[in-house]
Amino acid sequence: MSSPSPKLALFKQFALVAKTLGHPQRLELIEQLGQGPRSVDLLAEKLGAPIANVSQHLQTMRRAGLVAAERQGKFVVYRLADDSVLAAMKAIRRVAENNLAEVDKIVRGYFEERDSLEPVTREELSGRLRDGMVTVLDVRPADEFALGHVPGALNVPLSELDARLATLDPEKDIVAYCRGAYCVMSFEAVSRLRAQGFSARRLEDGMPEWVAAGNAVASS
Amino acid sequence: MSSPSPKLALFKQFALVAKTLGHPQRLELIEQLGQGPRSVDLLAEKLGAPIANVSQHLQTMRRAGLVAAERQGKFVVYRLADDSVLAAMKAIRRVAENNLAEVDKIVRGYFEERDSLEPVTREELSGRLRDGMVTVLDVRPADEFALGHVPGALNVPLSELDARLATLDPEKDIVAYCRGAYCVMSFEAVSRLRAQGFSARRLEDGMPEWVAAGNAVASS
DNA sequence: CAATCATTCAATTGAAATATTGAATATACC
DNA sequence: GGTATATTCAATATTTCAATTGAATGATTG
Repeated sequence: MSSPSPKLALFKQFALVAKTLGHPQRLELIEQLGQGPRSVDLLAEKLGAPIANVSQHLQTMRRAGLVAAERQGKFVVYRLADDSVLAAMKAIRRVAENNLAEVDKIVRGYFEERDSLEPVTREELSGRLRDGMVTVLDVRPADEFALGHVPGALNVPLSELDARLATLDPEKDIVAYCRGAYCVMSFEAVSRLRAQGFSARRLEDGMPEWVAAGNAVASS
Repeated sequence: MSSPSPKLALFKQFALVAKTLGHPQRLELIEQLGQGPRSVDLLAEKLGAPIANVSQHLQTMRRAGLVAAERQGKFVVYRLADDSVLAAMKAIRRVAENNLAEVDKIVRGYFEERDSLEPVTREELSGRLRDGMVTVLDVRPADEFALGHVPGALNVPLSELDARLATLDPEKDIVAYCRGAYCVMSFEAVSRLRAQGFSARRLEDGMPEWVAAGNAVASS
């Protein structure tokens, strides 16, 4: 009757999920979708990859239960299937952080001083937001900012940072964030701000986790 | 200078971890190692796979930071790198449970009545253990039982269940457990016990989670 | 120091995943 | 209805992964 052990059948399904997560570009797609639903088009542009390629990755991910798709007019909008997907990506990241020397090397290699990596917790930020003694920088591109951001945050894309340094209050602490835990832009922003004498730190994780933790989101 | 974006480099590492988890046999190895360190030999026997094959999987897993190896005499003993590995496997399982219809189908198809799947929580079990009004069955093979089990548990491998039915107190509730959440043996045991009129339920998860939650372990 | 046992290595084969390209489909807009 | 746009499909070439087999290595035992 070709009935293999149910355990094997289940493990094959779990393996399908894991295998599908096992591709850098697909992880990048998850990072993007962690911020909200996006069209194939936009995702391809963000990744700098051919549309057909991205489309196929998205379909692979749909078959593995990672994302869902919905047609909206002439666009097909993809979104993460549910919160468990981000949780799984986070769990995998932790394994890599804990056990792969290579990860440590990359992180240390890119950012000279280790302490600039110590992030501000979400709790700390919501507290200090109320005091008003902190400047929050959203260093993502303007289009992503427009689709949702931390209330009160200034949108200063990395490319404009230098030009807008003068408008920042040097008396206030700065907290920068972008897409997720390893979105490089916030590291880069903090590094540059510190070089200019500002007291700057990163927010732990990024936008999707801020939302997931039940914090307010503004959009414009 | 061939210095790709650090984000890409990191994502490649994360993808390596996920990809390595993406193989049913390797997930099975993790399930086994979740119970404690094991030799290549023993693992191969448990999986019913060729030793060379298992050895290669283990080496792949070591390169991905999932397991660590240590030589003990003429054996090489592998163990999980740390708790994050089990956490990652659990997170992946959750994605599959939430979003893959196939998983639901398998679980439902194998066990006719859905309620037999409602597990006893670890907290509930530790409470009832103190009252002494519950019989705990460890349905794993004797060798795995010997390496660590819930205190007070009876070792009744599935193959011996029928023969030992008469020795079980029909007045007590029975809680069965085995290796992990989808170790089929505890489902099967509960199903058979219920057919015989016993009040039987499964323990949520299995041995590794019991240990991870800080509960006592007995060995013999 | 030879014999034995556990593990790993190396080479081969077959299977699967990926990127790429151009064509096909579906929807909206005029 | 025709055209533009967004997405998917199909076919192919390339690369990577997995299982198998037998030989090689490393450690223990007598």
